[in-house]
Amino acid sequence: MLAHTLTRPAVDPVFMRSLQSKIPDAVESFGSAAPCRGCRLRPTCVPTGLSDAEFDQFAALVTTHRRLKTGQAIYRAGDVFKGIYLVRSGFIKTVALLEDGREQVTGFYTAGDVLGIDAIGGVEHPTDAVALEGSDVCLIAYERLEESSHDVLALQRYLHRALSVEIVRKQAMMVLLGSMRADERVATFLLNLSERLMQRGFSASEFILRMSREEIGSFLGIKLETVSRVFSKLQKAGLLQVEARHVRIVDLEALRATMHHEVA
Amino acid sequence: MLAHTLTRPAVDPVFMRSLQSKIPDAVESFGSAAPCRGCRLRPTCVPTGLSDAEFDQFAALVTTHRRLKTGQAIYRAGDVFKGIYLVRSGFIKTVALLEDGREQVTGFYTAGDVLGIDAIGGVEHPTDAVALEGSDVCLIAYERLEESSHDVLALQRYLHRALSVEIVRKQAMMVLLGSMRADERVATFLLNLSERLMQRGFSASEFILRMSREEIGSFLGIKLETVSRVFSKLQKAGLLQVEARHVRIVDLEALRATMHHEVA
DNA sequence: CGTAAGCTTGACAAAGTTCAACGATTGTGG
DNA sequence: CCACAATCGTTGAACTTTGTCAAGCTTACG
Repeated sequence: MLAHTLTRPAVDPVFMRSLQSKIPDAVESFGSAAPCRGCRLRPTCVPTGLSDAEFDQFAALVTTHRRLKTGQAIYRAGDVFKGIYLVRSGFIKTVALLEDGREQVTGFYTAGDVLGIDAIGGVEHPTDAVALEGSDVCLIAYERLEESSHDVLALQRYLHRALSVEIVRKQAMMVLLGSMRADERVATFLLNLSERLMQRGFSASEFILRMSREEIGSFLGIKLETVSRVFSKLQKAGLLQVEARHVRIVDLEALRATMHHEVA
Repeated sequence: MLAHTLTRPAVDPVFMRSLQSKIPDAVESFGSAAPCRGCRLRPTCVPTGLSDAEFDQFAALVTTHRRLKTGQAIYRAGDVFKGIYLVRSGFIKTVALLEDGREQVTGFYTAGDVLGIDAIGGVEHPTDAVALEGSDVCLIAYERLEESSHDVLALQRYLHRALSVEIVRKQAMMVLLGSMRADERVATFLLNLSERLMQRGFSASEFILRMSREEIGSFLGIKLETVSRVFSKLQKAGLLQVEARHVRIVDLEALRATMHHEVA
């Protein structure tokens, strides 16, 4: 159903490395391989419960580190699958393309999230992944991961967990898209985002949206105007304060109630 | 977002085995372990490219074989995850439950499909799986699969493929639910079903729906009345012949066009 | 054979989309 | 550094699609 067959130019990171900054809209810089040991993100992005030896083995999987500017793509639908990406910092969206040209945001990813696993079973990426702000990602070559997860059970479990979490998330989105009204969708989205930001050490009640109204709408299956209207409505009702992309959750409980259809 | 915490009675297949037919609405019968060698489904349900030795290893994973009547559940949301299920025959739906009681069909599964993999990363199943007709399933204990996929790379790949295929499918459903109109959804659903049945050796143009209008609607994010109206409309337009659950695709190309928004 | 469940169809209501106008913010080149 | 263009966001009004409610019909099941 999705357009897997597009003929976008595939970006080969290994090839890119030699060209470095000569190509516009491409890779900005590569760090040295596997700098995970000193990485601040270690608690979020690396599988937990690894011994030091196992950790080194994991770190050795990271082949390239890539920095992206706003609007740059990590990969495009149709690109050959090389491996999965760990988001170190920033904000990324994934976009699915229909054969008839329609497209839809299928996910938002931030520090600690795994990207690109939907391609594991195939040859090409089925979606685009595009940076919504300056972001850092690490590439883990799938072949190496496959080998290593032979030896290290924790790695295998890590991968399986990541895959299954993704399924559960998409399934939850299916329910949202299939059975919720516009205000419930927006409330769910905000609470979800809030929780994920909190888990990463940010404020749960006040944050900056990294995506446009159109991207939110695309993700939630509604139009940007509807997103805007719901924001205004929730603000008037005193649950929220919204100013452009700055959001402050005022009444958390009421927002939770909105999510569950319980309209006051 | 999904209701993982329900307290439905967990069914333990090992325990059930000793009780056999004494429990109503439970397991009807167990076959002997691992009868895969003679199984007609071998080409559809077993990973391809296995050597004989590897095949035996795979067959050894199948711990129980279970026969279900219409309406019986393989597992319920909240049940402890034991392993994944291969559908040998029949038709199964999975249902996700929201905390507020709403529910939605999240997938239909038939011979050769893998069921329950969304639970791999967790402890409990996040969804119900219910038989829509008399069905057979095989349980593969996850612990054993985990061990074996250590040794047999083909098994590991098989599992990864199954997981990633599920993600891609759910993603495609997200696009459908997020951006398609009712008639596009129904057309997509029928074409999808047609293709899957064809892959299994059945007619692509004429088949019996195993699910009710309500279940179709739930899956597609529309009401049963809308499903019914779309069927009638497509029939009037000469693309389809529908009589209750008997469907005949008359104009395949026009149906494809409907799916892509190109209304004649 | 009767009752319940599933399916179809119509009329009306509600939610969200579309179109359009306008204000705000951002970024860029002079 | 300012001015202008482009993008983004808000809001209103008319319109479209789908949902809701209700009735009648068919099919399946006990």
